[in-house]
Amino acid sequence: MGTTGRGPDLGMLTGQLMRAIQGELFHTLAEQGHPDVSPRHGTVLAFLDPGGTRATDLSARSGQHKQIVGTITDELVRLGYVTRRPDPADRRAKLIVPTDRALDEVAKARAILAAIEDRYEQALGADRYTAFKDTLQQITRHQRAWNEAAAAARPAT
Amino acid sequence: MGTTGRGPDLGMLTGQLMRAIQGELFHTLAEQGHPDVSPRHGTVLAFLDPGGTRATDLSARSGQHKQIVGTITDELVRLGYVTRRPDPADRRAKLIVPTDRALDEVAKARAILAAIEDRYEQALGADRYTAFKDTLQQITRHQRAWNEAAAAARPAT
DNA sequence: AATGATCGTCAATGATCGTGACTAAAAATT
DNA sequence: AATTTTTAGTCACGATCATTGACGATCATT
Repeated sequence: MGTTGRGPDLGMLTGQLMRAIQGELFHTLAEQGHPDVSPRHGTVLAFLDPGGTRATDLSARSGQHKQIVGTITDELVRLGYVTRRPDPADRRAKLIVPTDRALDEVAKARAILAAIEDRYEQALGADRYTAFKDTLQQITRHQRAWNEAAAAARPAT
Repeated sequence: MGTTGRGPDLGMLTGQLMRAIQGELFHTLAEQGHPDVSPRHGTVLAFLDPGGTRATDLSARSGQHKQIVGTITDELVRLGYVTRRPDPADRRAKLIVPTDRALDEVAKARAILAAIEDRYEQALGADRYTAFKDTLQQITRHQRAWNEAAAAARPAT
């Protein structure tokens, strides 16, 4: 029983930090000319290749349903972030291609997130921050593996 | 600048870890006799005093709207986790009081989360894990403060 | 007693998510 | 070559969840 009574638990902390980072990211993006993108759009934008990606691939990468990818793509088309082009390699498929506006958004999002991390790297020192992020990555990997193992052990549908 | 190219960003990582922890928590809770509680119910259950709490306080503690607290409370009443009692100190207010079932759920949830943390404490060593969690807490605190400051700087409603 | 603030709820809306069914095209099988 | 099976994207529908405005009842303050 080591950690009992040591402040908020890991689930609470990660949830709070995620929401706070999301808050700064989208607030700053809005200030930088992208007021219409929401966390929801990340399902498409965050996994988009510069040359275009098929909806099925985006669905697999993001873990969301095809239906949702389609709806989000509709919205991003309307907002001028992506266009749909037929896939020359497969006439069933359509490539979802980022516009310059989307490339700008992605670049700015990366810069904002990098700036957040730089802030903590400077505040804590590179050593401490690197150790922190390495551990966070390691724990995340293990926890996701635990969940996959638990899901695999459950009765199949 | 600093962290570029070093794997997934902090927002992605915290989101993934939060979902993974939530997955184990509620999967295990279901196995331990609480199959009907969802993350959503945490808005009420996680902030409930043993002697009962008013909806407004739960709203303030959880950051959710009163309306949501009311809806979740309705559902928890139906599931047998809480009851509504008039607040003797204020005839407008009602105390949301946990039943034994809710107390059991909260205790089990705490134990599951503690077990998760113990797992990483053992895997990483107490020193590394303690340093990790301290840093996580510190970063979360700072990031939340950043967001509050940004929200305060925005034009008032 | 009167005024404004607070407590919990009702109602309506919008945003988001999930499921099943469908058409067209590709891939696999006979 | 013809047929079956699988895959890609979309349509339609319902379920869940968050947000907002309003309301009667009660409290606090003047």
